[in-house]
Amino acid sequence: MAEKQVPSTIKDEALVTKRRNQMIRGAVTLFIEKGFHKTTTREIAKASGFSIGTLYEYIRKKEDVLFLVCDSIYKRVKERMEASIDPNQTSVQSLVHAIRSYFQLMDDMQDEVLVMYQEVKSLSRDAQDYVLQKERDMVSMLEQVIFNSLPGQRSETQVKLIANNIFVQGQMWGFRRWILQRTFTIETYTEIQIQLLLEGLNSKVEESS
Amino acid sequence: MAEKQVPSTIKDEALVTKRRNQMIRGAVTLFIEKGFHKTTTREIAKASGFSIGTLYEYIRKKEDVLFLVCDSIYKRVKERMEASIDPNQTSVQSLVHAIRSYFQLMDDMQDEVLVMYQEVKSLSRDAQDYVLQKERDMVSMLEQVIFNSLPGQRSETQVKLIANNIFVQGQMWGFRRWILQRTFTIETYTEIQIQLLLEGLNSKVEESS
Amino acid sequence: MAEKQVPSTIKDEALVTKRRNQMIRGAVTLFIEKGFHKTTTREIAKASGFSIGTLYEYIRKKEDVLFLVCDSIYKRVKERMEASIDPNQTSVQSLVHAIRSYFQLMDDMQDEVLVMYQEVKSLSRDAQDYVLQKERDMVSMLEQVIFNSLPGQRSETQVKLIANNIFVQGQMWGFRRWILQRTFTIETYTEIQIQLLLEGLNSKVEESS
Amino acid sequence: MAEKQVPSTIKDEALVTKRRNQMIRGAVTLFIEKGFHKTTTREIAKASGFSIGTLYEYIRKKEDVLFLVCDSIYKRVKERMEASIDPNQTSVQSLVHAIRSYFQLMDDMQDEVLVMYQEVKSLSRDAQDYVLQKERDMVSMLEQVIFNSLPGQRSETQVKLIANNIFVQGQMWGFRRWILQRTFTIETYTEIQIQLLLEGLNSKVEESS
DNA sequence: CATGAATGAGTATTCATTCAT
DNA sequence: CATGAATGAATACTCATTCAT
Repeated sequence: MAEKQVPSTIKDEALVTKRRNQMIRGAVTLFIEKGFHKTTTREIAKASGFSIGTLYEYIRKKEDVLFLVCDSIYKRVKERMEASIDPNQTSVQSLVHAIRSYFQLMDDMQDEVLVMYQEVKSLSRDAQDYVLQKERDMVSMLEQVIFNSLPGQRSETQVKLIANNIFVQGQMWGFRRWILQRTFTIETYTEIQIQLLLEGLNSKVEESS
Repeated sequence: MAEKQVPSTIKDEALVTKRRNQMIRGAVTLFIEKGFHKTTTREIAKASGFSIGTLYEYIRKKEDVLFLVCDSIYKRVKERMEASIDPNQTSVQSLVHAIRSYFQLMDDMQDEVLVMYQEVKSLSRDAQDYVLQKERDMVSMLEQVIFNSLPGQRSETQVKLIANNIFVQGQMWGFRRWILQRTFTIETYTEIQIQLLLEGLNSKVEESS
Repeated sequence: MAEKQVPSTIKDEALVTKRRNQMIRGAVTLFIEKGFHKTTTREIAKASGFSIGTLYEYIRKKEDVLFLVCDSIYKRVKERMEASIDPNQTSVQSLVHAIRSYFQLMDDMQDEVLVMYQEVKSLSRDAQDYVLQKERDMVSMLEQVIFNSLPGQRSETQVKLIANNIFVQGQMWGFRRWILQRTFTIETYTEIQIQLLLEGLNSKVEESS
Repeated sequence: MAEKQVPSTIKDEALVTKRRNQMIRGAVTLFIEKGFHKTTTREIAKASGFSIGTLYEYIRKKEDVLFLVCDSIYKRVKERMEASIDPNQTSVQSLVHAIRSYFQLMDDMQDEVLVMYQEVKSLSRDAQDYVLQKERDMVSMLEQVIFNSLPGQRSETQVKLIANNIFVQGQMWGFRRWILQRTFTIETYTEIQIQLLLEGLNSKVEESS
């Protein structure tokens, strides 16, 4: 899929995959440290373990590296979400389970998610659309779980908003780490968010204590 | 405050303020359009209505413009929040009122908030700290309102998290506009968020309908 | 005219002219030595007496330098041709005079003409059209002189061809110097060409001796 | 001959010749389209039908391709000139015949001649000397014909110049096509040139009509 | 013999910043 | 105070050439 969008002059497809993985690994670290714009292509090449010339055998433009990084992040997130979500479950417990897995995932991939968050705007319009579609897909997965877990109780728009809230709260753990991770661990963060989500503020004091 | 951090060679303080306002106005538009990195100092000068030489009489480095923009945004946000929040109120209604005002504010300042969100990382460590402190202050204001509205019912950490949730949900309206503003208006978005916040998912269907 | 085609960021027009003349002088020498492609922009800047940054204040692309050079050559050639040709004369002598002046000019500007000859194809289509038009204009001047000098005796196509022959013979003196300048001086070259032109091969031996 | 100047690592001489012919065919087209400098070695390899690695088995440097192309062009021109010229003829008619054949040849090989014209300067000094010598040889052939056709009537320098004129007029048909081929066909061009050559401008009107 | 992946020197171009006027 | 010409470090990208397989 991504290979369709970022052509390479190298014919050996296995090699392309291998080299691009090297690139992505190297680039993420750099993008986290200094951001996309302040990272030079030479640095990316070096961090990837090959020369600048070789780098350009596997991409056309610097932006392609960013695209590859974003694409790879979404791929990994999606895989893990699909592995941890059972769309046939209908209990509230399955929603809670999904949230726990997703928050844990966001904790594991904090850096990557942060990078993506801050740099998508550097992608071309087309690439942005492609990436945002992936995000929509993932929000849809959450919507599905919510819908299954609360059969008939919520309107479509409510479900949409809840899915968005959960999605952003997961990301927020990473991109607002400077404020949240002073007060919470990923576990306390997760449990309190779940509690607030389920009970709301109007629930009695007894329930929430 | 900001003037302390960004020195100017010009003595006339009123003039400094005037010129900097011109700069901020011009720069925000450009940053929204093309981002900080892709905006040149010459473009900023032109959009501000003076020459590149004059621009550098009022700042030291390009980054200063970004700082000035961020600072000005926070100043405006803070002013409006302070105007709309009465810290002595203790009813849930006052929390609801605060949320409504804040979300409306976020709707009005979508572009500015988006810019700030995506570009803070381009500031120096010091400037970032300064700006993030402002953000902490604003979250604190929300915490205060929540605390006053729900006396004794919520733990400190819960209050902190709720404040963060509300704060981010406000920003989310702007930076996830591509997905949210298809489904919601700022009014429906506001009301459903408030409802979800207060009642939670476990509330009976009757209550939520 | 050329200024319309090659915009500069510098406002002071007199300065633009001055700097561009420096550029042209420096560039011609380099182009003669190594050709357009093998000359770097840094070399051009250095030969012009200013920095690479300054160079780019007066042009947009490297190709612009070539255009400026070509344009300046034609301007100078045209000026000298106009000064030495009297379009009201109707004798063969005036044609002979025009040829002599033109060949002398081609001798003086050998290097420049050679450069232009070899590098026009490096210009963009538009620039090429512009330059070739100038060349057409100059051939037309020759046509006019021929037409006036031989009233009623030659068809339009013949005149056209004669003008082209003379024009190319002038240039040939420069771009085939490696073969011609072993055998001829510009004076002998000129006189023999004129003789051949006027008398043709079929003239009797007595006439040509 | 050319093989002496461009060594190959391949032993099989027949194969070397075959591959180089493939190369020349591919390269000429590319050089015509985009010029030598803007044509990459990869493109040449592709157009030749083999890989970049293979290309470099048959040449040492990119310049060698250009040399091979030039050499092949001259070889073909020379062959055709020798086939159409009979050095034993002594009439003016044989000169006219030679000119007609040569102009026709230049019409057939317009593109190749144009390429050579514009790119010889990209060859090394040595290669240029080699190529220019070929050109001298061809001019000599013309000199010979002229000399035989006009026994005793013209001085050596005159003959030299006439040969040069004819030679350049042939090439001019190709490299000034943009101006000439609007007005002339190769046939009218040829006949008028011959007429002008033989009769000169001073011939009476009656003669030229 | 043929292949194509790897290399890195080389180059055009941009842009923040300075400073003389 | 204001201007804008000058600067040159920095950077993305290309492409001839090599060499292991």
